[in-house]
Amino acid sequence: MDAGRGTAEAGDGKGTGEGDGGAPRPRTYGPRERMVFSAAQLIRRDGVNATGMREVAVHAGAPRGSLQHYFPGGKQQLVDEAVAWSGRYAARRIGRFLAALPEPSPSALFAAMVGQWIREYETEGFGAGCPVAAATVDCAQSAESTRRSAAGAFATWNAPLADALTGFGVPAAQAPALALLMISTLEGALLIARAEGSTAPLETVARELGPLLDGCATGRDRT
Amino acid sequence: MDAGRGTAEAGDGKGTGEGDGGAPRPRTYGPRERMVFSAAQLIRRDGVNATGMREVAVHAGAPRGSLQHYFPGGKQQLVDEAVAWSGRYAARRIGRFLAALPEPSPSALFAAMVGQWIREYETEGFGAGCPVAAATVDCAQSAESTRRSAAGAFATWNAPLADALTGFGVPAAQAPALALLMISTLEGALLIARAEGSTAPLETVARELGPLLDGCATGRDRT
DNA sequence: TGCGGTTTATGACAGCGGTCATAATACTGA
DNA sequence: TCAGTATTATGACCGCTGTCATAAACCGCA
Repeated sequence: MDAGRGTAEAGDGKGTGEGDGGAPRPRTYGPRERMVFSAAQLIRRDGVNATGMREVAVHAGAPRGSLQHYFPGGKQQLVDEAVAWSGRYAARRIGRFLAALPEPSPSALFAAMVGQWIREYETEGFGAGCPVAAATVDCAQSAESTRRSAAGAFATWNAPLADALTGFGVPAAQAPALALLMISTLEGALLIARAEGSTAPLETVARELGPLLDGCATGRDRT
Repeated sequence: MDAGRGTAEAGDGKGTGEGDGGAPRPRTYGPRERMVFSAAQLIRRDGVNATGMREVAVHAGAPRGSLQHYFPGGKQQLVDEAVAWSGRYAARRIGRFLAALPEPSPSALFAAMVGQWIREYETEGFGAGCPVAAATVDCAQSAESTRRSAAGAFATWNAPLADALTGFGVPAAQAPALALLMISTLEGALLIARAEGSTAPLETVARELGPLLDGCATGRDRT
């Protein structure tokens, strides 16, 4: 899922430790948005409970006083919004993957999704995982609203994926299930890759699951 | 994966004394073991950072003073051992599933693994997930030893699964990869199921991935 | 210029976290 | 019985957390 990073649209961001004043901070985003963005970044690195509000403000280059102003619901609101934002981000990225596929197929799309993570891990290390997964692990039991937010994020992520699969010839009735399978497998492989500090699990699941996915696309309906 | 249930005295049965009709006399575990066990339970429920040492002692019915005595390495040591224990537990359970399969096949084994979670969620609610996943999310970045412990747990879990797959006719070269795919998918579906508060994701991945796994067992190729 | 709102600044607080220091107790073995 | 170790019992400490209360600064607008 990723919380987005650098690139053209996110601008500022990473490097929590080095909050140095080196890079000019494009003010294209307001403090509120930056705090949500930073929260997602920190959550996916350290988990929800290890991410402090003050830390979020610092990371976002936002004044601490803005926290209670923009998020009167406290930390829970901030976390919920960060999770929802991450879901939207992942969904948007599906569209971008789709547009960039040389030849459309379920396995190619899955490879693109996994490949994005492989590239991130190779270039930036295994410091961060999926923020929605982190929020689920940390809050599913303790914060009902966050749990719901995570469920919404997964659904938001699933929808465009399922649409893409139907476009590949997967029966409409099966597409959402297959999309869920892809997301599940990616999330799990992400976890294991982070634990092992290796991209091998990601590469493995892409290699193993990809052909099986394609089998569903050409199975009976596609012509 | 699961960390067993009930309070500290439950143990995990380990086959003896539970089904053999003898007196069920719960074998009593020492405070140390109970604390590791309780730590796993609490971690999988609230995550690592939200689980306090004092809380672990209380849950285990163990004296607080024993914490620093048995775990001079502090919380990190306790967490590491809880994670390692969980890995061993999951591995042991593969053997039990295998022995109980009516007709051996990859899909049946996967269904058993998933089914265990479905049953737990149906009877005890969605309060808890996989402790190894929780530890990975919370500690992969901050605690190197815990990250390694989680990697070890996944490996410990993978080994008997891969062995079982080769027993089902999966080529030995592919078995570990397929085992990884199964674990990844299960972990991811677990996450989503918890977020949604529904067992549907678990049922879905079992239904979708199962047949694909069997396709690999029939001596079919993988290129 | 003054006013009303949005936004930011600061400080305090109450609580809990892990960890340490120290002492008391229980138990084993001679 | 006693010595010595293993275990348990407390209490304190310091740092950090989320949250609140309050006031200052800012800014568009008359």
